[in-house]
Amino acid sequence: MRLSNLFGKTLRQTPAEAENISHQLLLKAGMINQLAAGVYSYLPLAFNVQSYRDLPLLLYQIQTKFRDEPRPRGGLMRVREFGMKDLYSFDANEECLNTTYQKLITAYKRIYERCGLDFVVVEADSGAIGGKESHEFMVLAESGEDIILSCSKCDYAANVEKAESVKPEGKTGEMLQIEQVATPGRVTIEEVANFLNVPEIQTLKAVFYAADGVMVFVAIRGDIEVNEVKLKNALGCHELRLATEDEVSNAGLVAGSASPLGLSGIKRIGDPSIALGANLVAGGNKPDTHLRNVNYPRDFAIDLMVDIATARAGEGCPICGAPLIAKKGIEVGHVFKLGSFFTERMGATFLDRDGVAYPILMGCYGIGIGRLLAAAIEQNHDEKGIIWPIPIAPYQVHLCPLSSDNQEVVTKVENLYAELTREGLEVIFDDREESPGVKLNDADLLGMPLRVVLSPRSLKSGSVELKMRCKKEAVLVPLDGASREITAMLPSK
RNA sequence: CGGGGCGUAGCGCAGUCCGGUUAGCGCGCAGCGUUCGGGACGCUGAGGUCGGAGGUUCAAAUCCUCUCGCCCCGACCA
Repeated sequence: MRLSNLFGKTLRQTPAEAENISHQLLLKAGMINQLAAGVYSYLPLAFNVQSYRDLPLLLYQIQTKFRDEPRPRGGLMRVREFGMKDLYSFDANEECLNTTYQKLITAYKRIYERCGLDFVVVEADSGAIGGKESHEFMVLAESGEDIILSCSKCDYAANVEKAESVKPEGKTGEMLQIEQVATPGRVTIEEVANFLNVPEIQTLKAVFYAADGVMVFVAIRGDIEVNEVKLKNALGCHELRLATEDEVSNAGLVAGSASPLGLSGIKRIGDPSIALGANLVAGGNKPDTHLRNVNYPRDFAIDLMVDIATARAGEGCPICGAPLIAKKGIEVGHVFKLGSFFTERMGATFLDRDGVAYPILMGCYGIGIGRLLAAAIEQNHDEKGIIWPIPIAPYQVHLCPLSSDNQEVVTKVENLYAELTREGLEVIFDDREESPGVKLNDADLLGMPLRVVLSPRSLKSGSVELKMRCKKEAVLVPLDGASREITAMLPSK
């Protein structure tokens, strides 16, 4: 550790508030900071930063978060209280923040690699706190609750909440005159498309939302689903939900046959897909009635055109156009460029070279520890049990004597246990009086990287048996010098 | 918060519909003996507010009302 990287700052004078020597020295050494009477933080506050010369600054914490998750599920996957390692970065300008952000993405990637995880870094929605850029670390697993779209050619990858795509174009051609058609009882896009014998891509979907209680009209091509995260961001609202039937009819609209034509007094949002194709089928704003040959912008106007489409597998990558692929992932880390979102509000500034105060630019970087553990097991197991990746295994070695009433086995395994421990290895020793089947099955279940079996059978040849949990075969090595072999099989942590 | 399922011995369950001996079974646990390289066997034994409260009844694990908890699906989710 370099002192220049250490966050604490020593004081030149002894603070007058301190009476006893430990208090004085702790304060003076910069190890504690008083928050209130009888309340101390173990390091000074981040917002004591005064000079650009103290930046960049990185602070991390590992602590329990209580979030009272509304939907706990899946064991450690989704819990109400969880351990989180997070880090906050403080930079003087955009360029430095970018550098810090990239460095931390690299560092986090290394963490997940060492955990033995198959993961991808994806572009993510930055959520309620905003922020310019955000990435998630996704462990690929069928049990994952997030959908990832990644390019089959280039390295574009994004959470479906954020993902963009190139949509297929509908039929184009000369714009025809609007025709009214009867569509008795047909309400959904699927029903209308089937009834009129047109593909869904040739239809226009109208959806109504309540955004912080205000009605919003959304127009999107019929084959595409609205991405509510994108819509929420576009509207800048806190609460977004589908409008209720009453809200729709009170606004003078006809659910199932709603149309952007002739709308007024309501905010209209359009997805660019409505311009990809000509002569669409849209609602007629009368029950059981639709319109053919509706064209944007010839026939209706909107107030805001913005991408609010849900991307799907098979659509084009926004970078290179190659088809996108969908996978499921478990979010085990999330990083954000917060910028000055918090620091402006809290007056956390620094003085630049010219003595002018600017808000510090922040980043935040979190890893869910329990979920990481669960994700590691989702990916590393077989029908017998866990297969711990070495760096996160609770113990490196599972020492397993068979025949615990055999005096020779007992003596030699105790010696081996002592020796391995002395070598600095982490050893779990199965000293229970259990049958071989029970012990071996438990060894597979617990899944420590290396299993060491000592038995009358192996002792006949003066050997112990070594088996990596991730491999099928075991090897016999001489008991003498076994600890060297064992150490050699385990890359140091 | 909505929809579904489940709470009976440490664990896994049967019994509940149709109320009626002392609430069973498997695993585990304790003791003794045999066994000992892939979840051994025999004998003996311990272990229960049937999630909780109220009600109906001569009688409630079982019927009714309320309530708590857990699991799954959906809403939600730095």
